[in-house]
This record gives sequence, C-alpha cells and structure tokens, in this order.
Amino acid sequence: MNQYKSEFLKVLQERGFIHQMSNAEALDALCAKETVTAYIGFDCTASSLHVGSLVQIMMLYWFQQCGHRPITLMGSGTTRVGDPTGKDESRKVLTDEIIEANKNGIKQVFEKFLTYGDGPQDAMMLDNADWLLKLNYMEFLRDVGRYFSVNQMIQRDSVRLRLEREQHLSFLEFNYMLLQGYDYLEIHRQTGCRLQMGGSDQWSNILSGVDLGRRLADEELFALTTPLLTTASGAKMGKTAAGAVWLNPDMLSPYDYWQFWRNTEDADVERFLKLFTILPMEEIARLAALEGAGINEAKKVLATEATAMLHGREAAEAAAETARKAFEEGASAAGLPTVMIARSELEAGIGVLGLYVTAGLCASNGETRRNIKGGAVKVNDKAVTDHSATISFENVAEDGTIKLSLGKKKHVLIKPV
RNA sequence: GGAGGAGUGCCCGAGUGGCUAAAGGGGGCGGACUGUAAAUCCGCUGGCUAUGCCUACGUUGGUUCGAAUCCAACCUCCUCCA
Repeated sequence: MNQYKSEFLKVLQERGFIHQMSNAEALDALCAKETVTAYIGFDCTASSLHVGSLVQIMMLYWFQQCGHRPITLMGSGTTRVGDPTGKDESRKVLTDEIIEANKNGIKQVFEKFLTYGDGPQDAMMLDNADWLLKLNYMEFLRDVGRYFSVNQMIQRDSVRLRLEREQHLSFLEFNYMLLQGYDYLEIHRQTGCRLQMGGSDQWSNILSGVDLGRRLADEELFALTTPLLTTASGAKMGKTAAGAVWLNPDMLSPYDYWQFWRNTEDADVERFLKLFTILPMEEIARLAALEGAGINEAKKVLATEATAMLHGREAAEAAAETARKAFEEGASAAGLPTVMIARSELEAGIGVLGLYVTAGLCASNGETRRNIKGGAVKVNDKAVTDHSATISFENVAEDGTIKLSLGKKKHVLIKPV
C-alpha cells in the first residue's frame, strides 16, 4: 500500500475512493503543500442527481474538508449537445429551459455537502455553457484540435473497444473528449485548477484535458477516478422498486432514502460505510466486524449517517424512528410517506385498486389486482382478498389515517383532508 | 453512390399467415425461508367500466376472412465495396 503524505489522498485511499490516478506522487506532494483546486463535472440530464453521483460528491466533500477548494461544474453546455453514448436510442433533445431547470434542481444537493463562497477554500460553481456555447468551430479546431492525435485517440479504451466490436462511433462522440478536455483547460485558466476527478468511465476524457494542459498551458494537471460502483451481487447502484434513488427530497423522501441504505447487502456494508458516511475508520471497523443478524445494527447506522449527510440529522433520525416503529413494532407510524386525499372522495368510497394507484404503490389497477391475488395487499395490516373492496371513512384508524401496505416493506399512509 | 443485413414487450432474444398479449432468459414485483441481507425455491410481470373490449412486434399504406409474420414506400441503424 502506498503511504500518502497528504491528508486528502490518505482519506481517499483508506475509504476506497481511488481507482486510477495520474502521477500519484506529484499529486500527493501538491496536496500536502498547498491549497489545491479540483473539479468534477455533472450533466444536467435530470432535475436531480441520484446515488450514482454520490461517490463523486463525497469526494468533493473530503477534498474541502482537507483544506482544498472544490469546483462543481454544471455541464449544461455539453448537455445541450446531448451525450450520444446510448447506441440505438436517439436521446430526446432537451430544451434550454429544461436544462436550466435541471441545473437548478441539481445545485441544491451540492449545498448540503459543500460550503460555497468567496474564500480560498470555499467551493465554486461553474457552467461549461459559459464557454462552450461561444466556441467557434474553426478556431477550436485550430487552437485545440491540432493537439489531439487521432492515433492516440483511437487507442483509448472508450474508442478502441467500440472499434474492435465494430460498433458505431459517431464523430460527435469522438469529439466528446475534446470538449471535456477543453473544459479542463478552461477551468484551469480561470481558477488555477490542477485536478479533475470523476468516475472510472471518465478516465480517458480527463486525460485529454491533462494532455491539453501540458501542451497549451505548460502545466501538469492531474486526474483521479473512482471505481465503478456496483453492489456485491453485481447490480448497478441506484435502482430501486420506485426507480432511481434520487437525491432531491421532492423526488425521493428521506424515509425512502433511509430505506434504500437500510436494505444494503451484507457484503457491501463496510464498503458503503467508508464511502458514504464520515464516521471515523475505527467506528466503521467496529461495525464491519459485526456478524449475522448483528449486521443489521451496522445497516441502520449506515442508513442514518448517509441520510443525515444529505437530508440533515433531524430528518435522518425521524426516518430511523419511523422505520423502527413500522418494522420492529409493526405499528402504523406517522412519518411514513403520506398521501392526501379529498375528504369528499373518501366519503363516496374509493376502490382499493384505484387507491393503490393514487398512493403510488401500484402503476395500474391491473397491477394492484395482481398484487391482491399474490397476497401482497394489506389495508391497516389486514389482507385484502377482494379486488372490488372499497375504502371509506370506516377504514380511517384512530390516528386519522389509513395505512396501505404492499408487501412487507412498502407502506403509505392515506390522510383525508 | 453501390451491395447486403437488421429494427419484437423494461432489456436481451425466439417467432416467417390463424393455436401469439407474443417462447426463453435477464431485470423487476410478490410469496416462502431469514436478519427489512444474500443465496435458493414458488408465483406474477400490456391497459380497461373485464366470461368481453382496446392497445402492442420501426412508420405509413396494401394483400388476406385473418398479418409480428406476405407486398410497397419511407425512417433509423449496422456491415462490406466505392
């Protein structure tokens, strides 16, 4: 194991953030010596980031904690072009308005992890639209394109694999590394940034910027990537029943976010504690040593700590308490996701089928029907067997809500208003 | 520009005139077992005002009693040649 001198790389190393690095010794020396500026780029393809980006965000968090200056780059310029990676699906073109809205949605998350401001260690936010949209093709080719060797570009994994498999690679995609490389150069010029980080799939794109820095700015820039995150059983991180695990609370409630972490596979607990919580390493070692059912203890800590990072301590504790009541006492706990419903509708009586759809537990009446057949539907903890059953005021429990369950884990409260 | 090939449900992939809401697998959901885990086993996996109706095999038309399957045009993608 390498022994790093800088606090930042030490932390990254022991927590498992590092996949690849360019010139580790020099980067280590730089981080140990002075306040370094680093950036990570994020695309604006959705109105919220999801857990897939969390490793990157945590890395920026540690970067700042270690006394450096992080930059979050919003890729609204590159998003406008549209990332052509998907091979047979022509991505829908996002309008400027949507991109702008997405950008604003994504921004909120960074503020939970980073401190922005004008101080030397305060985080900055940039947007590559500010320079990319102004690019002139001829100038760009002449000033930047000349330094890119096609011979080298086709050696890069991202390109080579596509060529070897005889898969289509459009010129637009081929240019992507030029744009991202140019971003790095531009950011370096504007801020003195010396390090770009990202997921392992970004490695070659980052290196393009490193090359450009050496050629055009006569400066050594650095690259650092994180491992691609999958669960121990090989699935991609970030998908649940309801879809992606979003970071914005209006897209995924803190309770559901807590549940996501609570359901971590045994084999992933230690790795996730290191990556997604800021607990001291000794504490993580203690939790990781738990065995059998004791691992549940570690999972609860993971869930609460990870949720606290994103949604705040209070929301995390509340989610933990709600879960405790719902799962360990079997009680209908206030704090479960709640759906409001008009009093008048309830007075008239609502069919179970539709109610489950309204509550967001099922996608269609047919799906509810199937779930009833499978014995998964419970209202106020009583199994429903008749799909023509209607729910009305009689079903409102003492606490003023109706508890709908789907399976053992998913519960929603219906509240008349 | 020329020749050839391909487009099927969330994904992969079978299907070449009725038995096809479409094999099989993956994924997902539910159940059993457990520890709100993994692995394993079982069931489900288009919609609806539901013994019926509607939508669906790239798009639009056509042939036929009947089309994912045949024909035409178009769109998109791939391969090879120039």
